Amino acid sequence: MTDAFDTIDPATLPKHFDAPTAESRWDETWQASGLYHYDPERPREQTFVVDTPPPTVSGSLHVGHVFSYTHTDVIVRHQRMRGMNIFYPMGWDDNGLPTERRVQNYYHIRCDPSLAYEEGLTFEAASAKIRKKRPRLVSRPNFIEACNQLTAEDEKAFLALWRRMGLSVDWRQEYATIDDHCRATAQRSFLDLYARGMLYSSDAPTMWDVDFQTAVAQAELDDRELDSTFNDIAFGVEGSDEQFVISTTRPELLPACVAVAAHPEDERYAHLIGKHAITPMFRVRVPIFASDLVEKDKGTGILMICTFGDQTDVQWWREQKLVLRQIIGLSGRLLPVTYGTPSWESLDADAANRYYAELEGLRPDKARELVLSRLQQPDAAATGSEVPLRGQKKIKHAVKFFEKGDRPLELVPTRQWFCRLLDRKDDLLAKGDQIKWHPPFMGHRYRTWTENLGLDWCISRQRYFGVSFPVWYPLDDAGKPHYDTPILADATALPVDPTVTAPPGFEPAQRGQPSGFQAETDVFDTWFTSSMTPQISSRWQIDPARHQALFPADIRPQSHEIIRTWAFYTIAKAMAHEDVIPWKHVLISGWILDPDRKKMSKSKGNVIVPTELLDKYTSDGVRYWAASARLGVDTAFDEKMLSMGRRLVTKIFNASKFVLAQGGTVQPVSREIDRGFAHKLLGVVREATASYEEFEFAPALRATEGFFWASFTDSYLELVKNRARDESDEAGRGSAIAALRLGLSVLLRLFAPVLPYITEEVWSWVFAKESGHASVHRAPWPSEAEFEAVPAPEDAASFDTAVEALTAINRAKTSAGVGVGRGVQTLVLAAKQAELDRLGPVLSDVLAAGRVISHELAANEELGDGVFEVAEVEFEPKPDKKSAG
RNA sequence: GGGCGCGUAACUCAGUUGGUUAGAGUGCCACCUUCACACGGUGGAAGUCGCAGGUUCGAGUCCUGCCGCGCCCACCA
Repeated sequence: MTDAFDTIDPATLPKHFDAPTAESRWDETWQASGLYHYDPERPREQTFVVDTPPPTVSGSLHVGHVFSYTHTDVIVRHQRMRGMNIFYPMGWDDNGLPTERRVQNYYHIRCDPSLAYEEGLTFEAASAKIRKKRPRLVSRPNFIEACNQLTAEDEKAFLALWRRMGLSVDWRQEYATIDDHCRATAQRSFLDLYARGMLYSSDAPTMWDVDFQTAVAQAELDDRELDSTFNDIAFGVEGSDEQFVISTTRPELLPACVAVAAHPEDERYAHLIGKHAITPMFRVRVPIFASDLVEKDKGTGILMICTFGDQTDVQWWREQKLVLRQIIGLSGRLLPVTYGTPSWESLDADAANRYYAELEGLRPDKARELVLSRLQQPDAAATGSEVPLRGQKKIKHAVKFFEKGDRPLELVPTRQWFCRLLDRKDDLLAKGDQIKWHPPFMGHRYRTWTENLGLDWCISRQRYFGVSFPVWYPLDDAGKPHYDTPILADATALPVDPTVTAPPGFEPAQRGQPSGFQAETDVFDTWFTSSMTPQISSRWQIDPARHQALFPADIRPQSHEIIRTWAFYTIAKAMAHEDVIPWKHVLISGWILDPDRKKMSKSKGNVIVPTELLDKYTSDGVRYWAASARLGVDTAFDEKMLSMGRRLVTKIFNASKFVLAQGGTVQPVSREIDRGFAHKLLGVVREATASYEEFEFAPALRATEGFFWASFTDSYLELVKNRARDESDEAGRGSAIAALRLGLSVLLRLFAPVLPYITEEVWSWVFAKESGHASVHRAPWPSEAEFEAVPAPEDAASFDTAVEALTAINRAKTSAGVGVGRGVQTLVLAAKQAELDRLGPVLSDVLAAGRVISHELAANEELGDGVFEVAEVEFEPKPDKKSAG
């Protein structure tokens, strides 16, 4: 054994780690070498498949992105080092409302589908001046071009951020949810679900956002607590002088009242059941019926049913086969109606029309004020002459909003497409149980959501920038569409835009003609496409071998606010198409909270720009912060954690420089303290590995980092520093350097998933050549086998004993106010005899590290276990600076 | 209204199946230019583990009930 260690010359290295340069250099190297490429030749069981969240590119870059995407990358890098063949794609979610809204604002335009396409129209960011004018109206194709233009720019910004953060994505697997492949996949999904009988269209009351002019699904609802008023309003009873009082928060729906209901066991109203009520103002005769759904102690215990105030109204309307009196239109304003016509019977149609004429065209809030003021007039009474408005009470109640909307949703009958889910709840729950949720309690959210599902999935949206339905409707000879017999696109001709292409068997000229066809102009709910991300990557129905190899995926990382949407719909789709789960594990990242524990978001103005953090703390430093948070735990943003990350990077750089600069002949690890150190490190490897196997990177990082600082740099390095330079003891020197290098190599690999840049930098100095693995990121994850050549220490506690003894010496120096570097002329070290015995094999390293020239050991049985105390000490005189220089 | 999570040092957080004097980092105090690192180092002070009961030889950890914060869900009359 006369080989010499391969060393570096520290003088050739910079004084400090130059992170920005290293980041761009390594990123280029990794991309050029294909380090992250998926290998389709390797078998499924050696492949680790990620179903990456496609970020909404029209949103701003956000620390939350950096946080959660780092989590995925850390897990992926660990799996890669385990030898797994990684499939790690990246998609961009660019279709949907957020994009439309951003495009509208950015270019200050609006889509008007009635306009014709304008060739060569270009778009520029709107200036403040232009914004003051009315937005420019453009055709649907032009609007889509604007969307494509802006999302392409947004994607560049995301791509640059991901690259800089070191996400180990295989960029050959990139997709965008509006690209041809994704649109075709979504349309293929539609055709498959249709064939399976899971889709239907119906004209029924649907939740409608009056600002966005589109239907929305249950998953996109937000309850918002609003101030409101219970208005007590007197109704008449047909054929008697009796009146009863209902309480309502929506008096403006009085003209749409179609019935009155009370609880069957409510004796106050029992005598009214089966009779008819007379509404105030409009004097409409409506049935009174009993329903268990009425709460006796809410309001006055008797209520009016309107078309439509809420979902329960819809239910009653269906069950009781009530008449439809729709007064809210698609625009959200009150529609023109005429009393005295069918469905609009009134005991006094002239009065009713007079009242309604004032309301027509108003928004609900204005109509409410007006109705309330009229209800204070005696002549508005249903019967008799007492003022109908009997009282008002301020309350707070929850109102349903579209999550992105600003005004309450209305229930408006429209024709929409739905996907059946309600009849498959049990299946959905069973699938959820087959998936392993990290942390496990997040599975409850899925379960709760699924159990409470009340509506089938409304998949159609009346928007523009989205994936078209591959559907046309035949027109009869009167030119009337037949929605029950849709014409479906040919599955081999996707993607298709039915507004451009003619359906199979028709000529383009037949569009809109009697006996011809008309296109479905709706687009899919954006989740209809996003719920196919695993199948988009696996090329479902196009490439069976690839689908077999990549589906189901191994992990789905995502955040918890989209459990009811992205996770839920993806599970629903995989179940519906192939009766399988889409992935084995769901990994839920927490949120980044600001110091006040509120979620950071753009609207609150507390967002921190990620690129600034990367500039200030380096990529590794930012990743360190992200990886410090456990899965599912919301974390307050704290710049201190980023400082710690940067500090760790610096320390790794410097410690590595020292270790790899030490040369000498290669020797086996033989000395007790070296063996003790290696043994302790093996424990860390076991701990970190066990954590990573559960995708728990944070405890792994914590264990690694704790060992690195406390045991490696602060203790072991100091303890063996002198021996590592002692040319008079080749065996001892070689043992120290071998252990130091083993330690560094192992620690670098344990850190590599979190700190890809600094670890690769250091790895490249010596280990790349020595190990035969050019990149640390393809080097094997540390294993027990690497420690087999190192004999176990004689005494497992000898390393800790050495540290205790050195600490005692340092304590003596500190309390005397001298530096740790000061030499010790004489020293009396006291401890229990058993501790002194244990110190024997490591004593020379302790004394060298403490710079002790002469010493004595004194047994003192009064001291505690493991406690060392300096009983007497005499320091060397302080070196004279002048003569030293 | 139902459910989930959290509450540990001034701050941000660890505390595995209940087991000696409860840990880390930051911050704070004192000291040290030390030959990998002052983007350092050494040492120190600092906690009724939200509150109240209970189980146990023993509870930060298990059980019950409260309080506070956050979130998820719930038919908005």
